Amino acid sequence: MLNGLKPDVKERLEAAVLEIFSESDFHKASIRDVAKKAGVSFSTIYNHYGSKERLVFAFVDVWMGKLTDRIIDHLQGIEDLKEKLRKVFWVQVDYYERHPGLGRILFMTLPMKTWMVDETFKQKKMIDMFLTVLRQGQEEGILTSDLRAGILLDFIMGFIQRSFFMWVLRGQDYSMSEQANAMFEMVWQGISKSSKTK
Amino acid sequence: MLNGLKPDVKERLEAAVLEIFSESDFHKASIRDVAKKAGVSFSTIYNHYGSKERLVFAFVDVWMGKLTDRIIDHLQGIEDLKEKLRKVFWVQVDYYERHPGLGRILFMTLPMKTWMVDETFKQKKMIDMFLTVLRQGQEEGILTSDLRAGILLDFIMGFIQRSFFMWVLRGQDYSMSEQANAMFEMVWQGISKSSKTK
Amino acid sequence: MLNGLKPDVKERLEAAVLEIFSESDFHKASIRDVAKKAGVSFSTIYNHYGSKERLVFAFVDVWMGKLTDRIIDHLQGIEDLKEKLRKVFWVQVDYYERHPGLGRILFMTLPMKTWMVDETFKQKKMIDMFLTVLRQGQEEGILTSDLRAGILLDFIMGFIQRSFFMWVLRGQDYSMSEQANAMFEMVWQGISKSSKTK
Amino acid sequence: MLNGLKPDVKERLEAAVLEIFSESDFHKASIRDVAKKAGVSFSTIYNHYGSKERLVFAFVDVWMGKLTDRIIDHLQGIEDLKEKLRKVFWVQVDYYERHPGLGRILFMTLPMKTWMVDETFKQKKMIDMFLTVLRQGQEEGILTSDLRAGILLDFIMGFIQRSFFMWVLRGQDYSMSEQANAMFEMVWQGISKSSKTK
DNA sequence: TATGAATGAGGGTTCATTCAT
DNA sequence: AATGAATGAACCCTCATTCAT
Repeated sequence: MLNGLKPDVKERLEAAVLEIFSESDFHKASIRDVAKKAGVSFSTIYNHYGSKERLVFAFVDVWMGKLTDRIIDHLQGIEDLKEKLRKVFWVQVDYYERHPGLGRILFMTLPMKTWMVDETFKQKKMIDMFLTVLRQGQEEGILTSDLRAGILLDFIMGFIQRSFFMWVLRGQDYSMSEQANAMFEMVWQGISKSSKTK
Repeated sequence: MLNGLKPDVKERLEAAVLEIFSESDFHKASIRDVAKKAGVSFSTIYNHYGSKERLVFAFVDVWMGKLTDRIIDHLQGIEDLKEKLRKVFWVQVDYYERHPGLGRILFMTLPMKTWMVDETFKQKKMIDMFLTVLRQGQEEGILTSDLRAGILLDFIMGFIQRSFFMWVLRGQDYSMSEQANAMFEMVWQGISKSSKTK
Repeated sequence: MLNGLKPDVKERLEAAVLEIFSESDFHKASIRDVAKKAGVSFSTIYNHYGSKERLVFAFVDVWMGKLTDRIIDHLQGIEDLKEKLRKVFWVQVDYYERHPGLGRILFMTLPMKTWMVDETFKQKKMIDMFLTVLRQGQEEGILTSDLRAGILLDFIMGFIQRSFFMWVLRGQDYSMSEQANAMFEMVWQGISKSSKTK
Repeated sequence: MLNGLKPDVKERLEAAVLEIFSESDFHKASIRDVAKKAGVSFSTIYNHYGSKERLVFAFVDVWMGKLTDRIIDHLQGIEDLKEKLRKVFWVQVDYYERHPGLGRILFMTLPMKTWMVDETFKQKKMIDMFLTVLRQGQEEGILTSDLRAGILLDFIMGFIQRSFFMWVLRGQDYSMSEQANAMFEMVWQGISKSSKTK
């Protein structure tokens, strides 16, 4: 029962969810519209996901998983901490720029109060990876230790999130990934210790 | 139409909106509950605000206006750019920490797609003030000019927003404003030119 | 809220309920169809009646009330017990014959298990009236006392109910009320003491 | 298709149908529950019976067939018309009292509109038997000829049906079969000619 | 202008029934 | 033939929103 959906159905569902929930506020999007667009019956969706929230959360989880995988893939062979972080920064910016629907859902429409308590919210794999790298940097004396790693992560993720949001707001009339390097330099200056030669 | 409400009614409405919309996802918060809590008929709310969104937006606008005023107030007598920005940073962090309901609504429940196109969204006064300061810093060679002022603003605001969100998520078990200085140093390192001694 | 429906709306609703629930099994009739036929919104019905069951029960109650009133009206001026009972018997047969929809609902489609526990089921007024007359007859030695009054009532009502049901089944191709006197004689023989001269 | 079911499955199904459909209104009884209770897949039920209605009708038919057989069995060796009818009356009352589930289904939950048009409804064998006896009584001048035999049957069956229903309603706190003789005397007075010494 | 009844839409849920395996 | 996933239709219920008073 739980997720034995046929691959093609799941694909159509994924596309429908992406389109519908990225284009309107969560409470204005209807499961029934998703069903219609995906060519699946409403009941089938209901049987598999149980609610509007969990339908969206489930796909968000999948998408975030792909982003995580992509980050891991891209980190291969990079040793330098700064380069690692730069890469991570860039992969994210690039990913959201190329999948604006995901970004929209993630940063603009998802009902946070509910998602927060959902299992899929934690994104443990990705977050742990981040924190490991950041803590390592702190231990090695490369990154500032004035604040705990979580705050450094807030610093990075907040910039990405806000940048995406404003990029959409400004009409997506420039390339985020092209600016990614300059943006990352700001981040790096903020978190690296060596630069504190003010 | 706009604002024929008696002051006491408006006050009760404000409290009700703050409480109800900060405690549950937008689509789960009911205008009937707001009406009940405020002791007004829901039709009265409609006559004055037109829709659930507009009701919340209107109060958010008021609250943001107060924050703006507070910032302006606190900037008085400060000349140094860094100190100005530090102050602005601190005032915001402090404000959201002391008014978590506003932060929750702003960063967690507001239906963005609809707010974005609403007049109240722009927060022109506050944003212009920010941009003016940032551009001035860029012109004076104090702040990095690699990116336009808007991006610098994203950098600052993203950090604040994400910090607030994570603070709530972590159970509000620490003081943001106490960390504000350390956090601001990161921001400052990121945006100031002098620090670019990489 | 409870039953402030405008008279004309209520009338249309009454007609729709009568038509729809007399023409199909209860579980195949839909509130929405009633709403459509009555030109009322589904929500309005729901707000006033709460469920399909209670919608039907409420109207059945009204109709039974009218039948009760009619019986009372017709009993005026009759003193003789047999004539009283004959009248009651005839009024019922006549009423159901002229309002076959009510009979159909009452004897063929109403979900008994649920109606039984509903307040409207008891028809206290009508039943009490019956029992009073029957008991009086027993006390006066006119009616058989071998069984309690309730059973006598079963005897009478069962005949009416079954007669109606079969009349419908046989295509309503004869007049029940014309047979009512002959039918009542059977009933009277069955319940009267004097006749026990076999 | 019809009846390829293994005997033990059929038995379990019979018990499940009896239990579930006698305990709740037809539209609230779920075929899935029946399947679960019988340990069969609901699809199997569908393959064999085609619909919820047909499932119940089929078993009702079986049960009524048993009742018919029982009546026939008990009539053996009885010649007197009154005794015949008394026997028939008693067997039915006794049967329903000992199989209240059947009575409940028959008189309280079956969706009549649909059953009426089903082949199993007619109960030709039983009804014909009845009518033959009654007509014979009329021809012999023992029973009243004021009404056709069908109406006499309504008289008898209506009393049984109503008695059962009220017996259930009254909490089954007395024995119907013990009253059967007194009840039958009423019926007999009603239909016999000799008693018309009014 | 303030109110509450009426409406329409959608969500959650259950189910009979159909389909594909 | 037996199974269970998919479907469509209803039901119950809640709301935002509109209407009539």
